[in-house]
Amino acid sequence: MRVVELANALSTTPDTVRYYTRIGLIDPIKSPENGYKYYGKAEQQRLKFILNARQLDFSVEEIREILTESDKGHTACPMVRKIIEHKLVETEKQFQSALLLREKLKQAISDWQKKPDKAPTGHMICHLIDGEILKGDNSQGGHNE
Amino acid sequence: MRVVELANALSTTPDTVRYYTRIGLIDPIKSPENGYKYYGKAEQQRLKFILNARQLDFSVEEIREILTESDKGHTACPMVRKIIEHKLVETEKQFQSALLLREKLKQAISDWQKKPDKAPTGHMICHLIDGEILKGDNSQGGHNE
DNA sequence: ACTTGACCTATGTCTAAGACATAGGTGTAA
DNA sequence: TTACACCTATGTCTTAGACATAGGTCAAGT
Repeated sequence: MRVVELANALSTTPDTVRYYTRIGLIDPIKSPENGYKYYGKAEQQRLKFILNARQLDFSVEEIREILTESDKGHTACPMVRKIIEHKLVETEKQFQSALLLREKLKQAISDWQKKPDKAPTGHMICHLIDGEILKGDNSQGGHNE
Repeated sequence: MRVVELANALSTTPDTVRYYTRIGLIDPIKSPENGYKYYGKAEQQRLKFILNARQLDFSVEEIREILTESDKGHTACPMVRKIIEHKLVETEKQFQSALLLREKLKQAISDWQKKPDKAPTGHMICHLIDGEILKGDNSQGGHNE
């Protein structure tokens, strides 16, 4: 199959397939006649793995390492596990960040309902942001000149 | 004050201050003698606003629009509100994505506890990922060649 | 006076994972 | 034959800075 067919078969874009091909994750057969790249079952399987891994938020470089290991005939499972566990920790952090951000945004909105609009007063641009929404994680109380 | 002082005062990096200066968000006075840029109270206030907005995950371009409006003497509040509300929606989505990803990762880990490592079998790279962890959001059941 | 070291300047490159554009070649159906 | 849909390689763009380079400036210590 050719790029577009493969992309359609696995519900992705031709550009994505070309990208993976470009960086050497997939290695299709190149027709000597027209220079076209043809993908077979093996490549499709491989692409499917890559897409799955991407859904688990594996980076392309991580995927490359896994595939390299696998291509050498070794189990990639231990490596995969390590990455998964690490990623779980990261996800937890992002999760907390999202929570915190949500709180700040809601706080800002709730503040706004109490206060009217104001034109910039020279020392304030918008009280919704200039205000004391963001306490506790930045120590921006300066003194100087 | 000079770059480093300002950066320290607001707990950010000199590179960040230079960046904002470079793209025209802050406009310090440039000494004609040595070419150094000097930041005053107004610039500090402005930078503080920018940093606050960044903490609320406003993009630099969004911040630029807000400041432009504010510089014209108009209230930026309605614009800020719109952005905040939109951002809240986005955050909610990211939030759900993080939740889903966490589920998938946990599922993968729990699967792995049941199954042993396997060397790649030619049609499978790592069952932790090749497996049926990712159902429901990709229709990768292909047919072809 | 000289040197060191910390600072400054402008500019350019790098990051992730593709998306999009460009320019030209190919394949097929009307 | 002419469209049109596809292909190729290559290059640029995206974010928000971080980091590097090359050279100029300034204060303190010797």
